[in-house]
Parts: sequence; C-alpha cells; structure tokens
Amino acid sequence: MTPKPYFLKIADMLRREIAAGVLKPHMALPSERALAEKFLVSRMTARRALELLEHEGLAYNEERRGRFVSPPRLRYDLSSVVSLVANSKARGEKLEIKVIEAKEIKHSSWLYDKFEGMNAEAFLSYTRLFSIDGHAIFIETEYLVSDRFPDFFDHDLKQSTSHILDEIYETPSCSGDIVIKMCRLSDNEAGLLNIPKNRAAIELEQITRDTEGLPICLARQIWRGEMAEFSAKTIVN
Amino acid sequence: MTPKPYFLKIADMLRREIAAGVLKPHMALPSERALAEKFLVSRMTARRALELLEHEGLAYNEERRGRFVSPPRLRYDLSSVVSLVANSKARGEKLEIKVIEAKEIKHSSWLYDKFEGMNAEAFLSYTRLFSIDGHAIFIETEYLVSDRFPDFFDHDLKQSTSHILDEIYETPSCSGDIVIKMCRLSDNEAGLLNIPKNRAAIELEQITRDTEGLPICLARQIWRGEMAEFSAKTIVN
DNA sequence: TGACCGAAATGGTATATACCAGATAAAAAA
DNA sequence: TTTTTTATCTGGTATATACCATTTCGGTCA
Repeated sequence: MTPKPYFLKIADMLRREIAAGVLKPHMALPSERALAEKFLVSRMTARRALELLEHEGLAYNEERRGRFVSPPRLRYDLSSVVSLVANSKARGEKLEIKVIEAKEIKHSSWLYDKFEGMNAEAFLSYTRLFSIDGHAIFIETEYLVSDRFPDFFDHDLKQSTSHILDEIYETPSCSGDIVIKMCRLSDNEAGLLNIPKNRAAIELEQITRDTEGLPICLARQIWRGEMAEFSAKTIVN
Repeated sequence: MTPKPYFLKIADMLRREIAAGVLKPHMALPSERALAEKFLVSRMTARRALELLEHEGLAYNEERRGRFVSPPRLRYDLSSVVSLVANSKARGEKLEIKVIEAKEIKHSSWLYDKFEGMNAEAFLSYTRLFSIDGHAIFIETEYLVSDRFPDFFDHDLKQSTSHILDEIYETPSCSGDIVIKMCRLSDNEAGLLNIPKNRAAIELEQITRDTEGLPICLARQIWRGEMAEFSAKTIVN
C-alpha cells in the first residue's frame, strides 16, 4: 500500500475544519505559506491541497487575496425561467445585478445561426454580473433581435429580462431550450467573477421562445461551478 | 503589459492543432517531457499547459498512460429519462454497460431520507459503468426499494433500468427530479472512469417517481465533465 | 508459441527556490 | 485630517531536480 500523499492529508484536515464549522463560509483559509510551514511541506504541496478544495467546491479563490470557505450551493431551477430574481429575494438574499456592457452587434454568423428563421440583421447584447451578498455568482450575456425591441437600452437593465420583455414589450416567453456543460473561464470572465484565470466553470446557454416557437432571447451564463447546482423536472412521455 | 505565460502559449499551440484536425479525437497528445523539451521549459510548465486543456474539456488523461484528445461532447437530454440507451444506439455509437457491483443495503439514513414516505427497510443498489466506443463516460449507481422489486438481480442489468421496471415489474416511471452540480471524483470513481484522482466532474442525481409521485428509483451518475453536455426544455407557467 | 522479464516511457508526488504582481494595512508625509 | 508611501502579505509563474508507480513493449527464455 502506497502511503497517503501529503496534499491529501492536508486537504482532509481542512475539510474536517470546514465540516466542524471551525471555518465558516467566506472565512479565510490558511495561506499556502502558512500551511507549508505548519505541515513542514513545500509551498507547492500546500497549494495542491488548497486547489483540491477549490475543485471540490469547498473553497474559492480571490486572486492574490487568499482562499476562502465556500457557502452552501445555490440551487437554480431550470424548469422555470423567471424565478431567479424573485426566488432569491424570497430567500432573503441580497441579489445584486451590475451592468457590465451594453452594445449592438451588426454582423455575427454565430448569432445568425442561433436565431434561425428570424432574418435579423442586428442584435442587442448586454452583459450583467449577478452577485449575492457581495459575492459574484455568474455572468450573463443576453442577445436580442434589435428590430423587435426598440429603445431596449432605455429601460433599467438591473431587473429581470423576462419582466421587461413581458411587461413593456408584451412578448411573454413561453418555452426555452437549455444546455449545460463544464467549461473553462476566459481571462475576462475570470476577472469579472473575481477568481483566477483558466478555471473550470459551468456554462449555461438558454434560448427562450415565444408562443410561436420563435427565438426571443439567447442567454449565456457562466457560473462559478462550486457556487450552484441546477435542478430540473422530467416528465416521461 | 505582462507577457503571456509560457503554459498558455503551449496550450494555444495544442488547441490550434486540435482545431485544425492535426490531432484527432483519442490521439495521444505530446507527453509532458516531450513538450518540455520542444518548448525549452520545465516539465511542470508543460504539465500546466496539458492540465489546462483537460480543464477545458479538450483533452483527457489516462493515468500513467498519457493524455489524449477528447471527442466532441455527448449531449444528454434531461427532458426524457428513457432515452440514453436508445438514443445512443440510434446514433450508431457502441454503448457498453458493465456491471461493477450489485448489493443490498440494510440501513442507510441517507437513502431513508431520499425515499421519504416509502417506509422501506432495505434497498437494492447496483453500480454500472457506461462506455461509448471503449471510452468510459459515466458511472451510475441506482437504488431501489427491495420489497417492491423481488428478484431484481435475476434480470440482466446490462439493459436500461426503465425498461426492466416498466416491462417486468409494470412500474412505469412518470416523472423525475434531477439535480446537476460540479463535483470532485473519489479515488474509486476516478479508477473506474480511468482518469486521475481528485478531478472535477459532474454529478447528476435523479429520482424517478411513479404515477402517484412516490419515489421508485434514485440514480446517481458521475460524468466525465468534458465528455458531455446536458440539455433541457423549460416551459413557462 | 507462450510466458516471463526488464528497459523505456508515461504520469504522480514532492522539494527547494526564485522572482513577479496585485492587495492590504500600517507608517509617513502633506 | 487626508493623502501618499512603504512594507508585508497574498497568490502566480517558473525552474531544476528527484524518486515512485504503472503501463507498454521488445526481447529472452522455456
């Protein structure tokens, strides 16, 4: 039997402290150097233990600030499109929405494919950062057909999109197609989410459709993988 | 402007070769030592480039054998429980199911919670490994209430569970609750999937229910994150 | 032919070190 | 008091090295 690697032992110890509540959500974990000194290992070995906890979703990392204990996962229900803003408020969490960018895109074969059957020439695009209690959870970029929603950017983007589309443009969304996969963060995305570059994350792409099945809105969300879990209901036949 | 790190440059090169088709699915990538020599960097730096591709889902790793190019992702439709076995055959893929373990579990508070309202004392549990074209995709462990499905293990477990439950026990599943999240592989799971320990992966838990809403089967799947993507349909209201 | 062995290749774990860059808080200056 | 500087803390990148464990494959021996 080969002996248990040091970095696993160190990770075990930290895991126990988190489970026991000695280390509470958003509290700082020991730094790489502190762990290395305490366990008499090299800094690289200490780092591996900490990175392990990150992969598990037990810790998160803010670049050059330190590593911190992750709070319990947020559950995102795929079966209802509208709910995130409302649900979060109901749970008493302080959901913040920060608008990062809003622009018009003239030519994009990628968007043209996604909005097949729409014959659109220009698209509205806006990116927002969603945080709960001051901690970034995901980035969302949404795309709309320009012609269909005139003066869209005149409205407050700090509210739920479905609310704007429904109330103001009277274009209720009826159904949506969602695809979830593991992905890697780009530099820009990592910066917005305040975590190191090149990390694994979860990408959620959703196309909402109107009553006639035509695409209304394409949303692409990049979630901090350890922050959330996604639920859905399945109906057979 | 700080210069682009070496490991990113190396990853870029590999990414280009994969995109260009020079490196095709399941072909071996250069080894850590080969890359280090070619780019005149240390082996650790070469490894970081390779690990980056793994995190992105472009490569996978078989312990002490080497790293290989990942095939395109498999799409798993959350909206229909039954389909995986059938769908895969329709696409002409060779889906293999290998039974790893089958046992009865007498006492488990965890299972007792999951099957609330069933008053069950013992559960059947079996673990299967699903592979396509010789490559492991996910592990599934399913749990059933013993009393409800007598002599269950007498049947061939290399077929879809819903088929057995439906045809033989006349217990069609009607709906299901699914939860997806990023997770870390245990040593055992990593061994079965033939990838290194302590990696990020995707956990999918599903409870299927009968027409009365009572839980029939709890399934827990551990997917190689880079191998699949998950789709769902959402209906508003 | 078939079984075995050993060399070569692979990744896995680990050390010790160095310097860089961003974040933070204390100390110094305005 | 407010602003600026400075020292210190953090993780990020990178090198060079060592030895271990498993896999693979070629060669040898029965």
